[in-house]
Amino acid sequence: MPELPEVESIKNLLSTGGPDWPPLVGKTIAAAQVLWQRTLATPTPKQFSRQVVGQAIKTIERRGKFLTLVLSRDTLLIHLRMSGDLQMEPKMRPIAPHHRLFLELDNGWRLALNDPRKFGRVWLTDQPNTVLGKLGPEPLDDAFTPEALYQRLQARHRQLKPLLMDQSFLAGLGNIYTDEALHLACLHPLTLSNQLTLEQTERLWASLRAILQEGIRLNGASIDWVYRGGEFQNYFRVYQRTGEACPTCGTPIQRTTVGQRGTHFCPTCQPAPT
DNA sequence: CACGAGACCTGTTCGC
DNA sequence: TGCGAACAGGTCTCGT
Repeated sequence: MPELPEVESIKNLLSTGGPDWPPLVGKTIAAAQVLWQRTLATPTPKQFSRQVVGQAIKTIERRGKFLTLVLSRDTLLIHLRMSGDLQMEPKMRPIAPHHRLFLELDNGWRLALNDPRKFGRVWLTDQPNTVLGKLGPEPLDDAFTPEALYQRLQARHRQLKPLLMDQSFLAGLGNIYTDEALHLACLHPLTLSNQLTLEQTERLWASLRAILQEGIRLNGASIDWVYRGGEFQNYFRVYQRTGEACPTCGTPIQRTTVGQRGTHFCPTCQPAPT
């Protein structure tokens, strides 16, 4: 499900609390349970409970699509993958069918990872860099400049869309925001990375940041039954708009497959590379 | 190195 | 109505 803007929205929601639930930061973990073993990447479920209980949640951060809960001693890393969601609920509520792991807090609330497809993963470690270390730059960081992007693009010989979705190239983009950014930048998803001019790179850089910022401002995108509260789905330019008019030129949006992912683009605004 | 296919999973939607 | 196929916001591993 979630890409950078959705994870950022969940982070904000959890750290400040919402209308119906208290903030997570400052609470202490009183109990933990793993309901689907493979959800836990490390350590073993038994170790996990023993190790996590008693630790306080100091801060919540985001790196790429990872949520990082900084605890008293360790770091809890959460990746929601395709269908994961985090929910705060009273600890007396019955365990929902798709809950895979939960933490009980010392205030009567429970943080649950709900994940129908079971792809989500959780790590408890005192060395978060072993998991996060391979990630590429944060697209919204000051350090991520058009020149930095140009250098990275030129160093590779790859199709633009799969490269942008490669988390070691750039952290946080997924299928939606990549399609949206490429459309805004007027670049075809199959363009080869080292064929971009500096000017095209600047346009791509600005588009990536604009689309991600818009996504965050709208609290992410809510599609289907997974993750609620976002509004960005109402502003998609091309994603899931096959056959509809391009917002720029009116040409029907086309859908194709690139790197085994559904890909949406405007054949007029985003001409195929030669 | 670059790329495609298959795996991991369940649920929804589409076409016949 | 029923049923199988296709598809879904992600990532890993393997083979070419």
